[in-house]
Amino acid sequence: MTPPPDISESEWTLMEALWESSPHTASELTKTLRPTMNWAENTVRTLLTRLIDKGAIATGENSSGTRTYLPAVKREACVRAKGESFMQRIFGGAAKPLLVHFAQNSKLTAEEVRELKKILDQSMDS
Amino acid sequence: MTPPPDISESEWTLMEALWESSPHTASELTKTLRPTMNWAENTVRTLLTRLIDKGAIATGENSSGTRTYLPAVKREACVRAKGESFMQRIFGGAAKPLLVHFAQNSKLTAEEVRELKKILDQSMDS
DNA sequence: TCTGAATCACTACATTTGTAGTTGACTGAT
DNA sequence: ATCAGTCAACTACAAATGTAGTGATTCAGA
Repeated sequence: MTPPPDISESEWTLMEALWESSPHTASELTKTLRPTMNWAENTVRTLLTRLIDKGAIATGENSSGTRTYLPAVKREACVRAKGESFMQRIFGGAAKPLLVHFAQNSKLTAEEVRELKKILDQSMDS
Repeated sequence: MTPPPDISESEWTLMEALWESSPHTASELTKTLRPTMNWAENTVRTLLTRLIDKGAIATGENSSGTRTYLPAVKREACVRAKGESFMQRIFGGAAKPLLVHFAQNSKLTAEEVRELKKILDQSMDS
């Protein structure tokens, strides 16, 4: 696959909105994000345009002929890319130190610990 | 504590070098990083200056009166900050999904799994 | 049919980041 | 004392990012 494009922080906010529900028009997205970001509609449009340029989203039209936007890349792939890059930069690419770090710096419930252990078992070489 | 300053990607490379061994002069750092980054000495100097502005490093002098640089913030604190911000942006601030993600996307050895489980146990509320 | 609101396409502009170059002062080796 | 190599201070400059504003077009109502 083509590696997912580089998505900036603000852009990511929009992507999350679209991953959660799409397609949507620019004004719909603006309204959706208003509570959290309070962006001008033009800001949203600019970000959308940039995301199109990067190939992260695609466009369509709704019944009234207004342009709509939807993700062109899967969230999971983008998260993997971001995670990969983060792990690379901060932990020299090694998963264990990363996992140790977050395990130590988080307060987890017994239940969560149980689940995580199970997943760890499955993530072994074998 | 003052939260550690925002350290960019290139800057982080320098910080790592200093965290690993310091103090050092600009030219020493340049030489150290040459194999990996191949930066001009001026590039290193610019980054060092910016890091000083950000309060991430401090300066001293070596015996020959040349300026030396050393970290002013602890690596652990910076890693925590980066991790915190990453977890926030990508995983909505929740540790479990993050841990699940990296556990699933990494091939760990049985030994590593064992260690991680132990750490998980200790990271519980209790 | 004229008008105001919505939509688009462009343009704008300050910051941050990556990556140096230029210039002047200083210093140790002839 | 002089000259070459360091070092430090400043300046440079493009790309990416955050955050909009402006102007043209269009469409739905009064």
